[in-house]
Amino acid sequence: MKKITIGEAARQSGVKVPTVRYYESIGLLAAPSRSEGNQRSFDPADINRLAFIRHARELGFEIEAIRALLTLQDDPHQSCASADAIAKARLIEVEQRIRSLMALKAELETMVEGCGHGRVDQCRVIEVLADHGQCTHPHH
Amino acid sequence: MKKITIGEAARQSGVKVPTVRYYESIGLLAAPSRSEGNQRSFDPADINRLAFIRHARELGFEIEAIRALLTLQDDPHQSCASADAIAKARLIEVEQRIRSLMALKAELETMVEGCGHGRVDQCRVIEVLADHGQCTHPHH
DNA sequence: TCTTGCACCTCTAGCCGCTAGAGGATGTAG
DNA sequence: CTACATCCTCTAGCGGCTAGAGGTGCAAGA
Repeated sequence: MKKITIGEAARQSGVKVPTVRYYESIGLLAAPSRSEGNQRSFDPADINRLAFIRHARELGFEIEAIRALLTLQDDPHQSCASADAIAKARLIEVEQRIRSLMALKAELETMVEGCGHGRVDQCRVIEVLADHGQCTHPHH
Repeated sequence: MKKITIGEAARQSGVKVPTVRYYESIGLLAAPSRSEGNQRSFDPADINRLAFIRHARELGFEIEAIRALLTLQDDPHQSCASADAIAKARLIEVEQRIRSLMALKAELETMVEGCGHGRVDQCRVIEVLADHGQCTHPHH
């Protein structure tokens, strides 16, 4: 049986070494076995789990949501309704965030376009920030 | 001269009371004068400054960017090139964030649509998370 | 075999931008 | 005068890591 060091696990999963230890410390990853010299020794399943966590983090899932998803993955005979619900909730969050950012984008564009590159007392950027009423899209 | 309490300042600016104190503590807002009983007493300029900060925070500017913008506002004869640069940088950030979130959205939609509401071992949500290679848009 | 040098270990503290709570003082209305 | 909201300071905590100190393990070259 090949032993996988934490560095190797990090490389293969794309999760940084201190982050792997962090995930272990919060119980997202089971504590691996240790070598004689007290060094962590991971097995391939741990790498998969780390990759799963990393992917979910990239998709913006919170640690607690990932914990729930991992619990589901660990017991494949359960209904996947919860996984579906978690993903749907995340989708709604993302959609709201996009809408909000689009409004911000419009606002920032107006600010930047209106800037005559003169002095601060005529600067639209500063002006709009100082007075929310000047916003074209006040929904942020 | 009317004295504005911290609670009133919070109400008028839309910044929470502890956050007002926090902004003072990090030097974003000058320490206001105090009443005989050591209570903060703000003036209308402070309310404006707080509203400016709040608006900038809503637009996602970082505290240090806001500090820079406030410095510019305090000296209206300066060129507004820096304000412009800060806003442009923020605009680029927002655009990138939107692009990234759109990719996430597509991914999450595929996951949710593919879910047959059966058991976890057939769940597309879990499956895709476990294997990044199944992503339709691997750019996240 | 020895030494070099990287990778590993634990532990604590820090990042951002607040937020919460303890424990007490002040101010105001009835 | 009492009740009660609001204020004060201070410390600690949130999420999700990241950085650094100070020490140990291990493999490869001389």
